[in-house]
Amino acid sequence: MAFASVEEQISLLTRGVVDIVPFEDFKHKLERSYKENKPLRIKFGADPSAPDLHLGHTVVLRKLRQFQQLGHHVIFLIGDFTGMIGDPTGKSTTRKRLSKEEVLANAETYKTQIFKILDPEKTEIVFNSSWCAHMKFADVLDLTARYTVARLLEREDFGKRYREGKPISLIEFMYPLIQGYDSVALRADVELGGTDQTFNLMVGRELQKEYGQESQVIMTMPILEGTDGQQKMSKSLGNYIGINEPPSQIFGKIMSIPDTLILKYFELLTDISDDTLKRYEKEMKEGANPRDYKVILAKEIVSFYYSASEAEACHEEFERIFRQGGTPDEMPEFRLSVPMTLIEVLVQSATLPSKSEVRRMLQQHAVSIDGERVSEEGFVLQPGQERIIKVGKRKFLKVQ
RNA sequence: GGGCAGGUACCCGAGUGGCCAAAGGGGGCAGACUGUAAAUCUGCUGGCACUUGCCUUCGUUGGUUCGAAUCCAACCCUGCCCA
Repeated sequence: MAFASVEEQISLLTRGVVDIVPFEDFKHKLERSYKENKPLRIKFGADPSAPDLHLGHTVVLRKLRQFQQLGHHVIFLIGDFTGMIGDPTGKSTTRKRLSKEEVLANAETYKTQIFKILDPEKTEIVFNSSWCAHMKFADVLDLTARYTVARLLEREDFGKRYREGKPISLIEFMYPLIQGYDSVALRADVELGGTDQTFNLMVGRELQKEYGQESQVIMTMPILEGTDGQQKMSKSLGNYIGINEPPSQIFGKIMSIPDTLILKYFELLTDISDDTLKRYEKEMKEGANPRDYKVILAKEIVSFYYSASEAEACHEEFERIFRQGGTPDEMPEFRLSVPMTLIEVLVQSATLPSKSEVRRMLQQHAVSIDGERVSEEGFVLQPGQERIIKVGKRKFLKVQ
């Protein structure tokens, strides 16, 4: 296999990254790999909980993809061991104990999602239980002897919680060590992660050295802000754009991101060239409407996960609904068999969660039927005629 | 093992016997304005009924009381200090 030149590789691989530590080692590893025609082992670790990948996750996945395209070996690690043990403090609701079956099922779900980005032929999927589960207590003690509490407290959130008198369970302290040990077990050359993982990635370097290996190079990617433009994209914050979402959803959500995020999204989520990016930046500075660039961005992303024609259709629908006040092609439907009040219809169709909520919406003039604003609580809908109810800006219901 | 301080709605945080579905902030939702952006202004933000009403919720379970988020007891959880 022929690798691209080291210079070319570096120029591609450094796009969008926050940090490569130490950069010199990275270069050396690439040079050696090139000379010996031997791919680098690129590690990436993922949580074993049920994956529902969003664009934030894809920042790192796309970088892994680049490594693959350059011929390197990607190891996708699923941290099932800790997941099967659970978190005894019970504080973290996200960290529930998983059974072997759940882990395997989640792994399958991972595959269907990550392979939208990664090349299945070039991806090795591993579970850390395959070595963690066989460690003896003595091995664990041996591992803990190689790191100190003071160093663990250097991690910002640990230190902060310690100073504030907040709880830190011992198992949480172990997570960085486990993750670091994974790098030892895998003999990783490079480990990728978000900047929030910097500490854990560094532990991997130290532990590899402790175990007599060459230390991995760490590469950190920016954390992508969600659609609110403030906080990192996450499902629990509700500001995420899932890659499994329907194209129209993805399109719409991208259109709603703040302007400040446009260029960052281009850089991290598309293959648009740096030159083109610079041009966009300049044009916007000179007064071009940022919305038009969001359209390009949205089309670009929808095309990647679906198709160009799908992206075009989304754009048309978007124009129709939001610029001309039209309605979407597809919307939830609700079939009436007897006359029913508007309140009942909206609750039973799960458009809104409770009758009180419907009343609030009615009072706030947020409900319209076939374009006519409705605010009477007693409004009754008759079966047999098709009508479109709109609540707020983006909730639609077709009633028959 | 002992002492002290805590556990309030999505989050933070006030409330220390009735005026508490519970201040304030954040977040969220809606309306106006827009580019479904940002900023701003206004309103809403447990459920059911809908004229004042009822039900569920202040770590858990019991108790005191006409009446408890507020008092008492036991238990669970967290932090700090001491051993």
